[in-house]
Amino acid sequence: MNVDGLAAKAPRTARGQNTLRRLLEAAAAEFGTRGYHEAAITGITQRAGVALGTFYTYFDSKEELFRALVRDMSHSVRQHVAEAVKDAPDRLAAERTGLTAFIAFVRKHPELYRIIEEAQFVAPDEYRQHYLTFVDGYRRNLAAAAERGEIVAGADETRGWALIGMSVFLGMRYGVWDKDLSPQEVADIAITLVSEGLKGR
Amino acid sequence: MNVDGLAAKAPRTARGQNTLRRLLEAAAAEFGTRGYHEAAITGITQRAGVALGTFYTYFDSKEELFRALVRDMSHSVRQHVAEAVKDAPDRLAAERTGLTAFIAFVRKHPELYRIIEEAQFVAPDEYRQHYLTFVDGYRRNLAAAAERGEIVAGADETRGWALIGMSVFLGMRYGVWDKDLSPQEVADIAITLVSEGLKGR
DNA sequence: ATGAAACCTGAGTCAATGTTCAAGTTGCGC
DNA sequence: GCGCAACTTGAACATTGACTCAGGTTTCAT
Repeated sequence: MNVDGLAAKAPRTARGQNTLRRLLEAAAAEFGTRGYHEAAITGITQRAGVALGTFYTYFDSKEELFRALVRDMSHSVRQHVAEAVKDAPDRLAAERTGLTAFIAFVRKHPELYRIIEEAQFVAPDEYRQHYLTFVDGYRRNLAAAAERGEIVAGADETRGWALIGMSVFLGMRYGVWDKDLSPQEVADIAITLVSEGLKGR
Repeated sequence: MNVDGLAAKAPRTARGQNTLRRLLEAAAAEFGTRGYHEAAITGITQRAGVALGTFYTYFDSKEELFRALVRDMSHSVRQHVAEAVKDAPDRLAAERTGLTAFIAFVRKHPELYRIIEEAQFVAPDEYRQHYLTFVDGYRRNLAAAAERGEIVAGADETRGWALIGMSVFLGMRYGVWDKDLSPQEVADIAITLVSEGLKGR
């Protein structure tokens, strides 16, 4: 975990860097398994193996730490999906690969999912920002693809929201709840749905 | 609000029925505006105009009331959408009408949205049940429509999850966050997307 | 009318936990 | 090695809010 910019008060020694990283990892685990309100600062510091007071050396409050984590994870998912998609030959292939990578990522990092979704209630502005950033990428990708004639033109922002909602729910159902289909299979079904349409061709 | 079966301890007099109904309406408002954890029992009883202790005449705990509310609202949305859709000539028309009705309903009952989504963390089993019930309807509707040749055959459960996710996010974006497009416009874009497909026809 | 059941009241109890702080320890530039 | 800044510690503080309960009031079947 890259620690830069995540704490309000940056550590200035190697010891401090190490402690901060352990706190962040402990926090991800604590928030991820217990949820924001059930999570206790003592739980985080115990997981990190430090005393309670040490927490406040790096963070002003429980909420501030949570916000930092949301931003960090938002960045992680986007980066991971972007990486997976970078060699895709066209938009539809990119969508398929991206959704596969997203579901696989959720399976590997279940805490991420819970933290970002709970931000809806704990830090609504961070939650909103997360999806606004995501949708902006979609909007530009769809517009560029339409320009190239790979897909039909349309209301890109709204189509972006539709595609994101689809991905989020498929991630929840097939990434977190149950794994009765592989990420690849889920992505195939979903992308066939939005590329060919319910009417078929 | 129909009050039957919502309280653990059903009232036996007209006065009790009235008090219970006021508590439920107050709770919807309190949970809807403040969220589960910020919501206070005293806030609910104050809104309802009764003493704190009265709450416990009808509910065993804060969580039990919340669960009852989730079940009630889950039922409300499904009933409302089903009603709107009942005269649709075919599946695609039904999807369009249903999504329009859903977004309009969200606009009219913003508290509903917040309560059901927060159930994800407060009462995960109720949340899961809500969407499992929803998806089951989709699955059967899609299968029947494929049977009639209105749409191509496919993996109906997974397509159902995709369509639900789409609807939920569009409801959040265009029903709760901002209203820069009408429910009808949003539904047109989304249903065109999933019926004609990104490739167009 | 009457009495028992239903209902209402709200001060008090109790547990949980986020945050502070004063004192101690460690690391590092010089 | 000195001394200061960085870091650590955990007991104590303060708030909050769910839930209890003993006693009072209202309703209603008879």
